[in-house]
Amino acid sequence: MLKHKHDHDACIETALEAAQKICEERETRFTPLRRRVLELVWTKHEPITAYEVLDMLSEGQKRVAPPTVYRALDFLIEEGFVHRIESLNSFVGCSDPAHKHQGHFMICTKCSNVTEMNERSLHDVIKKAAEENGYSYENSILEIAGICENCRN
Amino acid sequence: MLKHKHDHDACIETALEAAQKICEERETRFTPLRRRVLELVWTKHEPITAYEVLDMLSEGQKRVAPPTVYRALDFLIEEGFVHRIESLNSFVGCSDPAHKHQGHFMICTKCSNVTEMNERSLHDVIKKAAEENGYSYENSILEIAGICENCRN
DNA sequence: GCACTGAATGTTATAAAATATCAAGCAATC
DNA sequence: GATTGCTTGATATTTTATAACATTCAGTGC
Ligand SMILES: [Zn+2]
Ligand SMILES: [Zn+2]
Ligand SMILES: [Zn+2]
Ligand SMILES: [Zn+2]
Repeated sequence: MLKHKHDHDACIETALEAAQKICEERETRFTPLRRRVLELVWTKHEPITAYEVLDMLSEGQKRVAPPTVYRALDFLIEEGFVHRIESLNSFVGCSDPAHKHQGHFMICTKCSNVTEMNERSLHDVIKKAAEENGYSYENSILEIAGICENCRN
Repeated sequence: MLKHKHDHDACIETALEAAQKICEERETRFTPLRRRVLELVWTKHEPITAYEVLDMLSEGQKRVAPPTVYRALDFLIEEGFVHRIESLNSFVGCSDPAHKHQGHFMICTKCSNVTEMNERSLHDVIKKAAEENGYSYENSILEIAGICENCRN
């Protein structure tokens, strides 16, 4: 769960190192571009849009084109380092990249912070509900809107 | 739950009549445009995009502009006659318009049919999970991808 | 070293989805 | 029939995402 105050530089660094390590294990290529995009996603530490990434990526150099960003994001999502928030057309770093999974989120409608829920039990309930309705389960998007603890105080 | 075979004309008519009745009760305006858009949504009976509605709406007359469609859809969503499927940028008629609610869906990845789950228990589990994580619950998007019973046979 | 290969990135153009803004029409009330 | 507020029309633009093709780059075999 996202803490509102924490050592954010360390937080970014941890995410980058974890990604690096996983890519080595999987023999996938954690290129400088992909690394940089993942860094930018974590730097915001709130849902970030592809075009926000694009703008940040373009600072101090020739402007990059949308496919550059979308391809990097696709890779990061594929590897499970980033999740897409459908209801916001945005992207957020995964809090548990070591285990590939579909993210389930809570989104604060006041501060825009997003909290990833890694609850096996909830996942199981959803899967069971699908099967009871005759569907074989593939994956699920769960995005809960609400007000976070900080914002209520 | 959506049946793959049913009297679809009657199905559309039922939805339109229900909407009409609810609007009369609420004293909101079920205008010809709004009625027509709801009819088109039900006519497809699968998730339909705003621009598909736009194309159908434009047949045999001057092409309508996007805001016309989005405003009608906004009204229908507000009234609870239509739900938006975030993961598909699409819209679908609500199976239970009499009770305002957030829809929870299962989407068949083969035939694109969508089934609305009206399960109080699942809703409660999700709400409880949010509250346990410190969030006050406002609403939630649940979109489960899988293969429907028909497509597995 | 040098050619070959496939993956990654660059580049240009376009598609798809949604909204901002202002004008015109219409319906209810007075 | 004038006023008011809601609805729709119309124009332009923004935001989000992808198609298609060219170039670069890293690894492999020679
Ligand atoms: Zn995750
Ligand atoms: Zn908050
Ligand atoms: Zn519904
Ligand atoms: Zn199916």
